[in-house]
Amino acid sequence: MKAIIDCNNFYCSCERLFKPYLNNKPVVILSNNDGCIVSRSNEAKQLGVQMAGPYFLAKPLIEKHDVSVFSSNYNLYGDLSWRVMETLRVMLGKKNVEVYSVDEAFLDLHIFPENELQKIATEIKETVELWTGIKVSIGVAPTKVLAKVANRLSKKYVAKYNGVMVLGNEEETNAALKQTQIDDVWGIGRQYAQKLKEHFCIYDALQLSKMTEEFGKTYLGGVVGSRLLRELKGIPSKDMEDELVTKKMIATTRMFGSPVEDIESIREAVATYTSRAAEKLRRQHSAARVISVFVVAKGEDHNVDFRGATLGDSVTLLTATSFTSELIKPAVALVDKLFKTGTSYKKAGVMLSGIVPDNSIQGNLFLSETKNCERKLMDMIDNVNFSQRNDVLKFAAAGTTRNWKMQQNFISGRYTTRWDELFEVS
DNA sequence: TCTGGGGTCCTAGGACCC
DNA sequence: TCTGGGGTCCTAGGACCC
Repeated sequence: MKAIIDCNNFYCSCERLFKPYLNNKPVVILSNNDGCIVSRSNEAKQLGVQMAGPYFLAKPLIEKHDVSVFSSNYNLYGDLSWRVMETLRVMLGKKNVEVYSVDEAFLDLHIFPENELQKIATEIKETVELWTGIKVSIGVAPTKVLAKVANRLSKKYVAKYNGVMVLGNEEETNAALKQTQIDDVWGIGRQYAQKLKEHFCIYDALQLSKMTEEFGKTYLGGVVGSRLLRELKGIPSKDMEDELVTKKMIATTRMFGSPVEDIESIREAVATYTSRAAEKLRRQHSAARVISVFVVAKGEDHNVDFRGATLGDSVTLLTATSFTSELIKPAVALVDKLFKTGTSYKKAGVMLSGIVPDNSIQGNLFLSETKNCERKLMDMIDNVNFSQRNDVLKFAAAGTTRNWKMQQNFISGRYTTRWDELFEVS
């Protein structure tokens, strides 16, 4: 049997941990640049604040009900996430925990007898809550997709299930599927949900589970769809995955704090994003051969499509590299190629692909000894930036003015990861 | 005035090879 | 006159996830 454990309203819970006076009060967390709402407390949900909706549209409602608002504080959330995951690893063993996202993990529970799963899951939940202060919910079932179904219901009917739901037999499973709308099935997004309802009159997960694998294959994205159907029928088809996945693509993209029209600011922004992407690359001991850059113009008519035109291009390097200096040069050259005078830009991004392990870089005859020095320099920069403050050391191309920097008007302290911002008890 | 930032997997189709 | 068939690699794009 498998389980999914999920932190309740994770970002809101992190903020509340250090601001207990916010318990039972409505709270929302904003995306980068304070653009959208990405986490809501139950109280905020009840007030009708929409998930993923733009902040400025929700503002009247938020002010009317005195909802507390925070900018995303990824230093804090990342650290608390690590504590939750580490608790699970201590309890279950490393190889039975698959971290799925910042606030979710799949657990392999095959080591426990089936008739004790309710008890075990409850114990896991209570331990995580006691050790970290973060509330969680757990769904247990034969497959990942069914565990997701259980997890959702355990939260929806918290009074009945108290945050733990086990689907141990066909009867329980079917009842749970029946209570799950088709839109709420993991793997069914907006497009598929609409198609299933309009063309096939399928409205809940039980109806979908009765369809054949072939149906999934034909209408829900090929092998992805047939796997989904199998999982719904209780046949495990999505395995637990290894922890040590190296990313095949690394991206750093940001909206600007306000629209930008000068090329110098965009060069600086792209150089900064490249530095960040290269850090991620080095952290997983990889090197990249392809670098892509894109810029997004400010939309003409944001009522129709607020996203505006995207213009991108890429270069393939002769050899893969993880050195910031070698990546910044082509990245900035791409900016010069894409930039058009007189256009107002609101976003830019850098993507690294063609990723290989950095010990397998195919050198050429001209590769010199200076490479070693450079590697040491990169390690040193990473160490200083990690242990001190972000960006103590940076490349000149990244600039110092930063008038493109994103807005974070409601940020709280990095209470658990910075000495000078440590939470104080008086 | 103001709408996030990452990722994944899969498929189709074109280029190219023998 | 008649011009195959099988394979690989790459890219773009669509769908999904949190």
